[in-house]
Amino acid sequence: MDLQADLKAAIQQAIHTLYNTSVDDVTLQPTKKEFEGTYTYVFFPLVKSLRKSPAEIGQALGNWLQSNAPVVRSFNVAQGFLNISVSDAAYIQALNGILAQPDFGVTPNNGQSVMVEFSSPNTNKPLHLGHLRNNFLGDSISRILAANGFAVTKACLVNDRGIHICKSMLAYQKFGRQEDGTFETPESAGLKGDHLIGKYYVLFDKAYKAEVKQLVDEGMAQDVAEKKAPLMQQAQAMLLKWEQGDAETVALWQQMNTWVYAGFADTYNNIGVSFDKTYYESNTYLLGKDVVEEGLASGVFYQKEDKSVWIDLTDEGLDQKLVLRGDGTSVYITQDLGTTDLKFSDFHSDRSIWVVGNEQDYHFKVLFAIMKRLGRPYAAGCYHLSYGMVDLPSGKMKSREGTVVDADDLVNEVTNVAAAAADAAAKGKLDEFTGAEKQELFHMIGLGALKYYLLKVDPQKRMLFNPEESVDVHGHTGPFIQYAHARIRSVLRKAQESGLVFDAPADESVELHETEQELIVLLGQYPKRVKEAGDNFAPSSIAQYVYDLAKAYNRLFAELSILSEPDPVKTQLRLTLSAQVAETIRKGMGLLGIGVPDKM
RNA sequence: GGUCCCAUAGCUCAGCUGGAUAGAGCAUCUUCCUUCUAAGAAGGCGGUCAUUGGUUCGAAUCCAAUUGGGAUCACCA
Repeated sequence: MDLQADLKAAIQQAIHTLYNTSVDDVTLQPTKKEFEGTYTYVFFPLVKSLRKSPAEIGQALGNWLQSNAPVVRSFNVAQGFLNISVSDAAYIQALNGILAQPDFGVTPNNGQSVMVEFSSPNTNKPLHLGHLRNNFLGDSISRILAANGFAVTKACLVNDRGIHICKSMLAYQKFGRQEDGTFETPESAGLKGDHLIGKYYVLFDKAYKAEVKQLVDEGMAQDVAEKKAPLMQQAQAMLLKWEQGDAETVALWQQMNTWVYAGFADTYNNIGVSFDKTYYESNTYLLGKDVVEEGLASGVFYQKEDKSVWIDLTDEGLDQKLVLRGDGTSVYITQDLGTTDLKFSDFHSDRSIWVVGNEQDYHFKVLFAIMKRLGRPYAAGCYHLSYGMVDLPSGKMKSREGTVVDADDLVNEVTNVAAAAADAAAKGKLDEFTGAEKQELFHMIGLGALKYYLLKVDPQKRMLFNPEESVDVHGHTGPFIQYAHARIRSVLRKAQESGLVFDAPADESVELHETEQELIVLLGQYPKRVKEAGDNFAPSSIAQYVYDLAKAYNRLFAELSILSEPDPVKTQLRLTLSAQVAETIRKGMGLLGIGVPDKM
């Protein structure tokens, strides 16, 4: 059924029979296009141990396989390469095998659970392009791990407290009054809640910078001025009041966060991302102190004279790291120690993934090292899915300088461009669509373009966001793949109207075209690619695979006819193959969080 | 200064645990719609895989050094 597995076994048997030795790992690779064959076995390693010429060994292996393995139709030898052509019957058996497994590529429950934490927004500003890469990665890797048999919990840790929120709150108090004397609201401003709060964050920064500049002009040093500026002092005072539970401050904080969450909910809904569990830092920021106590007691941490608590990780190539301030208050990692414990005690996950930008690589190394030293049993299952920054053609995105690309604006933009592209290309295909259906389709295509654009790149790498390329619908893009799916669905619709079926096993005696062979090989790779993507936390490898599949199908579509093929047995095979390709595209794109349309 | 990440075609990126003449897309130049969706397909052009050494039958891939870019080493998060 599985072409590769059959072939590997046959090769192992051949080697054993002919040379009475065994090879534990037979790796096959797809044969290069310049040579004839399906798979290539590289047997250079045998040449050395057998002390025979490559030509001799290749011929012997090939001959044995051809007469003993039904999978093998023919072979040729070039140096240390044995190129094996698979028989058409074996291809078709493989296709029928895939057809018989509705859950092809999905590993059944493996008994393990994993938590994936991602998104983790701050409540002082709306989501931007950088968050989108994070969200799409987190969402996709969650789906990929689920397909690999894990029970997945998607978690979001909201950074809803701290000095940055106080800045927005303060600016709102100062500048939020409207002409009629009442304070601005999302309704009165006509803004989403998160955008309204973001507006005040920007206002704070402007006013604060002006204050600093004035102080510097009056002769104060820059770093002193940054601390002494009245707005900063007031923001800090506000944070203190918040921590003391001051009723008025807390009420304002709650009001503003409520608006922000409503805005976030819209955005998440719009980009198709959701969470199973949300943690709020306002509930967790005090955690971790007991972990520090524990570490002190067990000697993992040590205390300095000023009462501050440290861990020495210099023997692991890291540094000495503060885990609690001298005044007993928390630092970032203190919270994370506590929150990590909390997450594991809540869900007892076997593994935990943090989707966080690579500027925090060091932080997570330290966090995991500490967890290991504290003897947490889950320490080995912790993984930081680190991803690179998204750059703009104009350079780095900086929120303070207003060069960020807003997530909501971007999604609207890609939807509009998709609509324009569809109008230009539809040629009547969408005439029976209602306005709402069209809108849904444009959103699916626009978002598909954006998601695919951000996911096709290796997460680890820093990437360049080119606005024009991100909405492109041609070439190596999401819409290209969606289009391939829509074409197949169109053919299948017509087949159905003619009473043809496309879920029946194909006749094994059909002679195959090379594009058909290529597609069957690709389809067979799907489970392996899903597993690889899970093992390596790499949605990009699924993205690449689905593209390859769509591209290969387009070739078949251009070279062969399906419904007007004179031989009904061939039509049947092509329908079955097409249906499986469509299904695999749908599943693969699903792992990226991208929908595929039946018409476009 | 220490540590980590990155470097492949004009541009954006693939290249799995080492395998044959390094692949896509964009851009550019040719072709192909009275035939299942041309948002497509076929072809041309385009490369010293940053550099130098090493490992071996074989290196874009592994190791070391160098150069260039980025991040981080905060009692910020």
